[in-house]
Amino acid sequence: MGNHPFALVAVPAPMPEPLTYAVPGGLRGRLAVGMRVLVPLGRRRVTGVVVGFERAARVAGVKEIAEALDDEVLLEEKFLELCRWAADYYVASLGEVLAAALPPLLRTESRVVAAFAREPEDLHGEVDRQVLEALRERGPLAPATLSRLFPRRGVRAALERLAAQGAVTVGERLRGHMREARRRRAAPPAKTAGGAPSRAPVLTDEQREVLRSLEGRLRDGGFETLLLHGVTGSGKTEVYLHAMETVRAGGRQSLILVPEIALTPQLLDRLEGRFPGDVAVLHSGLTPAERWRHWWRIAHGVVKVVVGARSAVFAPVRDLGLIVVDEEHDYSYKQEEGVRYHGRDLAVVRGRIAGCPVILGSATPSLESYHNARGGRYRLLELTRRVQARPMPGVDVVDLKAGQESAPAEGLFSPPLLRALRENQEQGRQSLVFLNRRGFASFLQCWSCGFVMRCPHCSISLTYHLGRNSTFCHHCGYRRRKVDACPACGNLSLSEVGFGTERVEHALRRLLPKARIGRMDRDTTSARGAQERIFRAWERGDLDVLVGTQMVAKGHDVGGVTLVGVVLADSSLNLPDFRAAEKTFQIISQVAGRAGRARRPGRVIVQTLVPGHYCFRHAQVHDYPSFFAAETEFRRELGYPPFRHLVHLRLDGTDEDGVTQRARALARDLRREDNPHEVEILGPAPAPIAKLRNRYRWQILLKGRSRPALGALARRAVALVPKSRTVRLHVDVDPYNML
DNA sequence: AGCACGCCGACT
DNA sequence: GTCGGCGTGCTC
Repeated sequence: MGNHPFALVAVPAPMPEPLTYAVPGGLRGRLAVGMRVLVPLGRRRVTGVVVGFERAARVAGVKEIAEALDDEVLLEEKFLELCRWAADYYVASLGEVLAAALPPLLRTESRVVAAFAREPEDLHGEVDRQVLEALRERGPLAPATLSRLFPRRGVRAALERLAAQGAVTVGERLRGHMREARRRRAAPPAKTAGGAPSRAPVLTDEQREVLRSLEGRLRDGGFETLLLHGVTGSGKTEVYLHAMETVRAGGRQSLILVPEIALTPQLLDRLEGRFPGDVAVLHSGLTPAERWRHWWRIAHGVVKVVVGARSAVFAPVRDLGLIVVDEEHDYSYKQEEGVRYHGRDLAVVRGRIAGCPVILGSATPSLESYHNARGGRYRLLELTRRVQARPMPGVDVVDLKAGQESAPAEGLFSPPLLRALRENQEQGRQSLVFLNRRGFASFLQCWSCGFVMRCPHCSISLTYHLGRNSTFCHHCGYRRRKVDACPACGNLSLSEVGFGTERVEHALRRLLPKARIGRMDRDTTSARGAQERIFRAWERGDLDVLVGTQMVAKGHDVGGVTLVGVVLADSSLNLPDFRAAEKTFQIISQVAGRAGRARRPGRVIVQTLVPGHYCFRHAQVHDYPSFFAAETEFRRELGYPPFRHLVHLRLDGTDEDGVTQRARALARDLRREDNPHEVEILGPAPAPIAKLRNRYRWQILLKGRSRPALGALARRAVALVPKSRTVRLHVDVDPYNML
């Protein structure tokens, strides 16, 4: 195949199809699908990936491949198959998927810069002199940079004059710091610390049973999706580790995906302990060089275990024997920018392509996965009891409605929760207090005129943060210092409405003056290493109470925790989202799962205004199947997933009228399309967040039973919206966040 | 995405 | 009157 005169190359640009390049004579027979090449694109050169060959070019004016960047196949055919599948399913181009899958490998390798060449014969004026001086002193610079350096001085004309007499050159220049040749020869890193593997704990009967039923599949391979439904504390991780050991014994590699937030030192320690020197970690914090090192080790089979968040589903594992998706229900598996893929769903596809089993694990499976298990597409494995016969925590639901209880202390803590927090502290045990919102007050409102402080860039109210004496937009980051007078009427009557974790922390300091209280949310963990610091303090028992958002609900196992308080479960239940009940059930179950993981039994107190809601009834008795049944009923009636599928189309742009008109025209045009499979076209309507970062947003929702029909209609939408930067269309297949 | 080209408001 | 802002279109 490598002998054809033309190659199809996927390039890092949102082009619908790969581009055709001529294969120079010297490369004939040395090039194969899955190798990287350096190719000219416009006035630049970029890294592309060979994805096919052709006997004849179908377009005129093809250019030649400049250089081969690999001498063996980097991306095997099965990898490209996964990417093609993703491109098709998520309505994107192969180049876009590759850009999302391999950030450091597929990139722009040159840019246009101006550079000093030689002394000029004469200088036309002061600007010419300054530009030349800058280029001589600071080295080659992009024309745009020079314009910023000397605003309104006529840099463009100066460069033209200087170039005409040969004093400067304007042209492409390779990125200096990351020459491909160097990167290709990057030495394989030394193995990480080896040592004897740590011993596995004794398995429970249930764990043994699950592993026994998996054994044949793990040993002999073959695609199958297994849904491991195990209550919190039932030892799912231990099942993964054993399964991975079996796979390693067979000489193959395992890939384990975890939610971003769960990439904690705790899990990594455990993996490294069991597979010393054999673990590669892929996460967003790696530098390009580090990432490349890990890639190299993975692609060459040096490591047997790969762990990472969402994008690790694209790790270049060659000989896949097992894929594990831990906490498969977690929303952080959904990529919300660029190609909006779902890591768990791609993991299943990857397993099918690789011919290996895929284990999806969760205490609260997504409705989609459990539905698939019920329908026989996945095999259901269950762990119904906690390890060491620990009891499940008792869950009390407290009705916050007026008259049900005496007034909550500080407006936040009902008497039962406050009593429990005090008792727990007196007994020297740890309490976790969970609330889904950060900040001190949800918004500031004028008591005289009703004015609400809002973000000037988004259609969102500003959240008040006491510690920073400012109000913030939680969507774009806009900050405004706290003002005392109402900006509208001037009265000193701004009041703090609603509450978040910061207020909870303050209230607790007053209510439990002797307790050592910590807080873990995006505000307290933004500094590097801060999250680990808080977590370690918590783990050591240096904190009596930890207040936090979702962050505290996942992945941390601390034995001393015996009480979990959910301050207001309604904050997730009332989101404008058909998954609100599912999300609430999940978060309550997960956060409850933090309690009583050691000897002491745990207790959970959930505060809500709607205690009768079915998600509390079932969460209270840890009954996932009943929750599933109730939620399924609701989804079926309203025609939501898993019974029908969704594609979310969002248009956004700076010109409100332009976006509105484009959205209306698109909906109208889509309704004129052939629609034999009865895809419903809902909208257009302004998005729930109608403006974000100064861009106005409208949306159309496609709903239907036939995925191919939905995909086809979404592709029509892409074709119908003119390529423009003023109004952009984003396609989200299987959306999670439709705000 | 990055770059070039081309048409309108703020300054030499 | 230019300069450069940014909207538009193209890249094998």
